[in-house]
Amino acid sequence: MPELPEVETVRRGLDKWVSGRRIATAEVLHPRAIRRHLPGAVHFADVLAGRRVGAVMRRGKYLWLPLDDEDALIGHLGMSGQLLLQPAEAPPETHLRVRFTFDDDGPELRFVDQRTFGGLSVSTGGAVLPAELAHIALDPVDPLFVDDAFVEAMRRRRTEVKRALLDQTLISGVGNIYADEALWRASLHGVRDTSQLTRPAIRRLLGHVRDVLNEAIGQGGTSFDALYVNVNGESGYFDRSLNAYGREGLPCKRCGTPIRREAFMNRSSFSCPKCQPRPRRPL
DNA sequence: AGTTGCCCCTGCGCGC
DNA sequence: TGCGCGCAGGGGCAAC
Repeated sequence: MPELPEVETVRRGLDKWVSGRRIATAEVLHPRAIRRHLPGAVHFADVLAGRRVGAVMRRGKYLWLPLDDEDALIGHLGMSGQLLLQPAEAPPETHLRVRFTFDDDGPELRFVDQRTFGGLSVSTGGAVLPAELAHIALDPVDPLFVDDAFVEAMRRRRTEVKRALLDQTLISGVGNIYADEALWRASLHGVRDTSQLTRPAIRRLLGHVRDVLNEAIGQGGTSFDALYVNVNGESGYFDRSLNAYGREGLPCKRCGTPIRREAFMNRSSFSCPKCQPRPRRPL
């Protein structure tokens, strides 16, 4: 999916183009797009009409638009979700799921999602953080993220380091691309046992995670295709800076060895066989 | 209690 | 040309 840098790019666009506006109507075109919202899609639309949007927030890969009172419109893009600002007269996208109009008659906000793994919901609790996101850990770009606490939590884990990086209850915002990129920078293989890593090694890895996320934010995220775009439909440029992800067979930019691809959790992991050797005794 | 699989979807590119 | 398969940037939840 969009990982933290892509979601942050979307957040910035929403903050610029949606924050401060008052929702006129919300139209749900696909019920699956409304997630974890027990009162249902009709209620979702009713409760949003007339609400003013505050400063747009993000934690990890989740976004939320604070509303009046302590309510918030929560969004997750899943694997293929997009939030797009579109003129009202723009033809509906093939996978248009939800459409918001505003009382200023300006551009609409559209939630477009091919695979419908993403979704929106209205939270009715939590001034600082919607209650539904309480289980999501702070992300490493958050000023409140505590590095020491992360290091100790990692060492308590009995799992592989890549699985840990992808665990959103431990550290949020990292997905398959940026996990592979951070591991490449740290010269660690993803199946290394977290409890076997030294504190300095975890600290170095965390530094690389934070660096790669910040660099990607600076490039507007990673886009291989039109699926990953900002609210104006534009792609980011970080794909040019990738060192491991998607580079199977291409030379490692550090040592020249062809990058390998390995199966991992029904997906793929990319790494350098020389810089990131598999541990002798995997977990 | 912590960790691991399964499953939710659609579309694309590839090999036969 | 056409079809089946594998693959895709995620996460909730059941089951161990």
